[in-house]
Amino acid sequence: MMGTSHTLHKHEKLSHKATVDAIFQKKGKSIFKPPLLLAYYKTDLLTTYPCQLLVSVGKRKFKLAVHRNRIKRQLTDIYRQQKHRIYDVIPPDDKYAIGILFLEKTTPTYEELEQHLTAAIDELIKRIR
RNA sequence: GCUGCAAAACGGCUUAUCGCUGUCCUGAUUUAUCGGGAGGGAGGAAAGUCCGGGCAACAUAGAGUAGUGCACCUCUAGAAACAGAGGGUACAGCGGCAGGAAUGCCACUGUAACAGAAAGGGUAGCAGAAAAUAACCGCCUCAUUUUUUUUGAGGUAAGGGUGAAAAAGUGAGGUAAGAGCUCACACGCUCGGGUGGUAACAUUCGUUUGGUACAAACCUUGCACGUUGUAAUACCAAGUAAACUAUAGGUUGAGGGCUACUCGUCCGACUCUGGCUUGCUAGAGACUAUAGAGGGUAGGUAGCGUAGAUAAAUGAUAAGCUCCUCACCUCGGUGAGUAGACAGAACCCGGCUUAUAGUUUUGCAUUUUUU
Repeated sequence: MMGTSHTLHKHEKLSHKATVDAIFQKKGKSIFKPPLLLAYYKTDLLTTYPCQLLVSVGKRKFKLAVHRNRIKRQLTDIYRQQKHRIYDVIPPDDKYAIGILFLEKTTPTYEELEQHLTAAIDELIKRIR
């Protein structure tokens, strides 16, 4: 079962422009856990995976690409280690697009990110059920 | 040894676990997915995009014009350049020397878009009479007036005042008063020569002449230059119509080339094509009617690399080692923190500029200690 794998395949990343717009503009719902905003949207996706992920750190919050890249990498890594919890919950026929935004201006530690993202994922699981 | 300056080099490493992105090999099958293995995977600036080149497309296009860039000299490397090194000139600053002073000379540092203002026009705020064909005050002559005064006509750029700048300085002659009006000596400019230097230039002699400043304003001179950038561009797929397919209709002869001429033959009337105009050639599209097919979105491959994608990989965690920082005492250990700065490739290469904790080496300078 691929859900138990800790790998993060290329097809698990969200790259479809219209879907990205849909998450953040109209139909998407969001969970706000202070530095993080987790938005999700139930839709059809051209993938065999239950979810596709988008991570974003605003250019206005962090001016340097180095800092943005680091936060995005850390968030992606945390999601990778916890995604099986979401996959277990989602019904077989449903697909979800997930977007994670980082909204603070100060550089976080790995522990803080892990704590908040875990809480957000818990909330998401609760809502899906 | 400390500190400062300049130049150059470096800009953590190892292991484990879990991951990411290309490449190669390989095993399954549902043929586009899942596995296995090997090996590669950010910088000195990857940044700014300030220059140059490769590469690509635009018609490999002539002439003219517009436009753009560069502008002291020599050498070096280079494909080339706003590259590097050394030098010259001008200006500014600090210091030293000479001098009563003005100022001159010397050394160092910095700055310079460093050809032309004697081709032309233009501009020069405020102040001032006047800012480039100078007359406000002053000085002088003449007329008016009895005289002083006043008024008028003229001469005068020596003096005053204004200003960033007021028309070649000093002395003598000269004059009604003055003036390069004349002369001498300095200054500068033009032209020509001598000496030194590869040269810019320096110095010197003769000659001509007297010119406010401004050219990163117009302009002039010399030299060079096509334009657009990888979001270029090519191919495939797709295609909403001025596109495609099928059928029917429609095909002129102004003019021109070849030629001594005729015959002949070829091009050919409109529109479009790399800033503008124009000559020439080349390329593209003729036109009309009817019918058919085609629909709401998906891109892919090449370009493209012994890192390399297309929401864009190069990461996370743990342990250790050194580097560094802090504390303690012994002057070398112990303990703690632990990689600490600037910063992340998107076509490639060279130069420049900017950011940068810390370490090492070399040179110079100052200061201290010892011999």
